[in-house]
Amino acid sequence: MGKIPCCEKISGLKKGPWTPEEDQKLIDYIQKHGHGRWRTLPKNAGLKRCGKSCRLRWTNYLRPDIKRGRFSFEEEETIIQLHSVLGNKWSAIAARLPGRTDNEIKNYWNTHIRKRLMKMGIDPVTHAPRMDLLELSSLLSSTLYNNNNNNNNNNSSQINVPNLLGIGPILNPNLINLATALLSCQSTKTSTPTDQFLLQNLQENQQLGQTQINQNQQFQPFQPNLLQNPIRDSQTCTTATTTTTSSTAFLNENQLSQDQNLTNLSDQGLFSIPNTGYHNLESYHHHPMENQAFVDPSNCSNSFANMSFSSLLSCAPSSSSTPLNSCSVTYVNSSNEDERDSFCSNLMMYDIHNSLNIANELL
DNA sequence: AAGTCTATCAACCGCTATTAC
DNA sequence: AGTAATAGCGGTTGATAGACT
Repeated sequence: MGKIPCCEKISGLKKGPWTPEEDQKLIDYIQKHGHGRWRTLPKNAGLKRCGKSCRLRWTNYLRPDIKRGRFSFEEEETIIQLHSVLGNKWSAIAARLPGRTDNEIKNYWNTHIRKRLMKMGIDPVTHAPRMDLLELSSLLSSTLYNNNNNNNNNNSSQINVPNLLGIGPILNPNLINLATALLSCQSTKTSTPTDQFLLQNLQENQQLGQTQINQNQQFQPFQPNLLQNPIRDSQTCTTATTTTTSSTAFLNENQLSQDQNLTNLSDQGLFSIPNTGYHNLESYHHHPMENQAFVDPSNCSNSFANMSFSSLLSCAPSSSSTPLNSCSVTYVNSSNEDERDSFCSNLMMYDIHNSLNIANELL
């Protein structure tokens, strides 16, 4: 791989905004000769620019098939859908949006969509609700480990986990359910003494918490796409594999050859492009994991069982660009951005408040 | 009206992937 | 197979327009 001399190292080359004259020269040349080799184009076209700059100007601005102007709702939805699968593969996304350039999409993502998703409590990287549980995970692990040791040493009574953490009043009982179920599942297999201790305490907290839970606030499915190595892990856990939405969630770029698999997924109804909500509320509501006992230890085998409690908690969105999706946004057309914001915000209030109910309560 | 802040987006930079030899 | 040249990608920057004080 040879290194290109940087444009600025080549004397006499112009940088910065293009003038209309330069644009015209470039257009004229390409219309006459095609771009050929970008490297030699500027010289032939009489431009004091580097080839790279010419290519960028042409592909991002001067190309005749470029669509200018605001992104439509359909386009925006498509971008979000595609981003959930492809991640920051702007060129791949652009390839599916005729007339839009990767640069334009990237800019639009960073200035509009990303902000909107953040505002709605969705991690724009993972497309999942933002559960900043990493801190909690390490806090739980370290504190509980320490207290477990203390507990064993002095034979004291059970420790109330939330109170121990100083988050008793705000810890979502549903999270306790989740952890309890997970650890129950795990306890039959590979649980450590710490896990068993956790389970014991969590079960107590669960009982405690049950009385406080409104029946209408049952725990929504833990997002399977947040599980590590979801495809591998999902194969045997019957509670996590049966729906379109969860399957969609298991998409991972590492397992997908982009073009082919997008098509396949689309064919299988696992992924819809471009004009359908990329995750509809109906399927959300009928997720088989919606039942409170969504992890049945008797059914659950390797997938959950092999996870540790801390690994579960550390399923909070990472900074990696792994394009996973399951919690998602369904847009309806609206007349302006504010309305769109409003709609989405309301929608996600549902998603977060009722389904996970963690973001606002935990921290 | 002037100054400051913020959002937007064209363009650049550095890197990797692909192609040519 | 190895190397160089080229194309392309994604992250970042900086100029600028518009909003706000």
